[in-house]
Amino acid sequence: MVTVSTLPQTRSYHHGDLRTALVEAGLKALESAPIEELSLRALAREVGVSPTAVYRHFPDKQALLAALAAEGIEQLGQYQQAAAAGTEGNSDAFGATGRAYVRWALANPALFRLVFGQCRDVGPSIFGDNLAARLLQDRALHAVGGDAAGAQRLMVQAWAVVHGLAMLMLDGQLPQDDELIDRVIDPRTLFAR
Amino acid sequence: MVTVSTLPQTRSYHHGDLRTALVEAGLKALESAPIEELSLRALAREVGVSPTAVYRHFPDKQALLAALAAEGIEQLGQYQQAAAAGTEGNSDAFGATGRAYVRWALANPALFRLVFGQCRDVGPSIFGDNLAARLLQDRALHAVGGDAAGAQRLMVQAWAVVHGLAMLMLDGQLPQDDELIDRVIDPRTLFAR
DNA sequence: ACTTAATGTTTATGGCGTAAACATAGCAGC
DNA sequence: GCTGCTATGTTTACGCCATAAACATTAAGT
Repeated sequence: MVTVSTLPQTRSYHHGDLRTALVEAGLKALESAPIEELSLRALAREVGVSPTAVYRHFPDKQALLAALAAEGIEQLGQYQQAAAAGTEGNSDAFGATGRAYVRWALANPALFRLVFGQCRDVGPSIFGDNLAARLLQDRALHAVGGDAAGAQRLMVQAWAVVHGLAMLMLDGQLPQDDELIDRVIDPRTLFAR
Repeated sequence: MVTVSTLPQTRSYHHGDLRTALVEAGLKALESAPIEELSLRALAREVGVSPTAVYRHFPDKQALLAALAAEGIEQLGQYQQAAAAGTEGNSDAFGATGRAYVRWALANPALFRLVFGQCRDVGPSIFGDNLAARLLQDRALHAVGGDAAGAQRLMVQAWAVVHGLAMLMLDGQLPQDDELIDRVIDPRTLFAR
């Protein structure tokens, strides 16, 4: 049977920009499904391409996930910056940045897991080089008075609290209660001076 | 060919106690491999039984994982209790319990993920009914003066810090440095009174 | 026009969880 | 002591997955 499709059949042999199409499809898929349910085949199906075409643009599944994670960390940083924009005073901004961390995690669970999950390939000592990392470092440095060791400790403590709260809520160990976030991430009760 | 094995061939048709054998094999497997690499087929192979025999004792893979998780939470509680045994004063005990949480996580990464990971089926409001949960609640209640809301907040804050630190270290976002644990989980700098 | 490199497709391999039909063995009651 | 029930394993089969290898198609450069 010769395919005499009445449909436009706009998809010729080559896709055009398969790589970006795959990344976009991946991000969309992660909005409604956990990482482990993301399959290359499904993505290829979604984009309208054969199951193994992915390998022309990514050496393996991990590489595609890494591309998605890069998008994720970027989005998180911008979300945090926007959240801290309307505050005044370092302490307020610090808190707002932290609460934004948790809220973004709850809003983008799969992507959040992908960004901070175990499948890291690189991994500079403390976070990476991105907006979210710089925000954390700046806030911590301003909070203490030039004390490098103190800033380092505060930074890790702050990161641990927000990350832990996000994970516990995502994993169903704590209710995803918006007010609980405010109560827990409160610079006045969290860190001793 | 009739099987005239010279080997003892002690394994007759029925295994004897396949359920416990599977759980033990599962715990052992989790010592050296992440959860996602734990397969029913491999476990069955390890125990010397057919791939689908598992289903006589567990309705599905999730059920086996749940059994493993139950073992895990028990071990964690005991480890924490032992760690706090040699301390005096509630604040010291609180810190020791928290540091034990992180150290146990680093020592049993896969099991830790299994216990607190997303695949929870039940899930009482705050933790479950187990030793680890009771330890946390008792310490928090003693730390504040009968203030229920304050105790609740402290409890969640403390859990979030230790859980976050553990996850960040497990996921390679922070170095698995023993001294870093001590520095971060320090009741003197962590919580304001 | 011919070549070459980039990009997709087909086909195949070996892994997985799990459902359904079947085999074996121990135990209960006659 | 035989019979049949029930618990426990096995076989077979299905549909999914990642990925490797060989092949097809197309665009770009000479």
